[in-house]
Amino acid sequence: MDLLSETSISEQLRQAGLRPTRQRLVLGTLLFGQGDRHVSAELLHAEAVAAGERVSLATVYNTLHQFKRAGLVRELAIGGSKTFFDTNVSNHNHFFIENEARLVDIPSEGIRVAGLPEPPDGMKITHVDVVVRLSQK
Amino acid sequence: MDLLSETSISEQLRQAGLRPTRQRLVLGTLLFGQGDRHVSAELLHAEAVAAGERVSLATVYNTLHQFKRAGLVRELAIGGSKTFFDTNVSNHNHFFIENEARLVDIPSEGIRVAGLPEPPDGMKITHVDVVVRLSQK
DNA sequence: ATTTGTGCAAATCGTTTGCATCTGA
DNA sequence: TCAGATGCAAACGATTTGCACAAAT
Repeated sequence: MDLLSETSISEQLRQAGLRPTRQRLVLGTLLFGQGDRHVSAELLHAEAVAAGERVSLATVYNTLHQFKRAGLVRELAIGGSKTFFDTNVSNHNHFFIENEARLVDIPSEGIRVAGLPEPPDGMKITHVDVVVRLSQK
Repeated sequence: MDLLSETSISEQLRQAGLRPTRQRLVLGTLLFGQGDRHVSAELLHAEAVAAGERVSLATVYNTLHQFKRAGLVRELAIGGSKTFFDTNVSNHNHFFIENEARLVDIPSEGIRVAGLPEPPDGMKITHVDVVVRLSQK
């Protein structure tokens, strides 16, 4: 576990009003210590356990939702049965690899959507998601 | 229940290799008798029961998946917890009304996606889904 | 008669929650 | 000290499945 990144994660948590507990630091380090990631709660829990840390799955779920509220991660409800959390909070879209239920970023410059219709009366657009579904050629 | 449409649905089922049973006809009529629809299994089951028909929820699920295999409906795993089935099988996209977990079609002419990147090695694009998420203004 | 479909209840899967216990400021 | 966090197990909602019974060709 990298002390330097734990220190900065500790800061981020503090600023988000979250106490930097041992398990939040562990999960934060796994999430933010290696560039952009797409993780399910299950996967993140498995990684923590594999790293020899004691964290319950319930805490992983709670923590991911707290991180989401704090704007540290984005939740992706893209299909498949599991929910993914994306450590890249900026505007971008995704490849979804169907037979692996895995996500890959598409850089934001890539895609442009033209011809969006007016939303129905009294509604506003909160987000436009583009998912490019892929399968083996 | 409309005899004429039941007859044609009966034909469609036969051609798809599905026996036109009572419950398939009921569900088919509810699905295809009123233009394009987005239904969850739960909703469709409720409609069948409300129409005085005896169908189990398990059969609704089974039937929707059979219809999907037959190309009569498309499955939409767009987020939220439930899966929707769309009776409009042609190419089009969706508004997703977040606080109602409801879907509305966007006509296919509406949206154009430009700048799609190359899929990774050995993969091909099966589908591009655009979901425009809406909330109350 | 044989194959296929159906209903029910139990099983599964991902996720959430209640609550007693622990921990960090 | 003591609000806030954690772990566990039970609760949950959506979906699937196993199997005895019923219906279609």
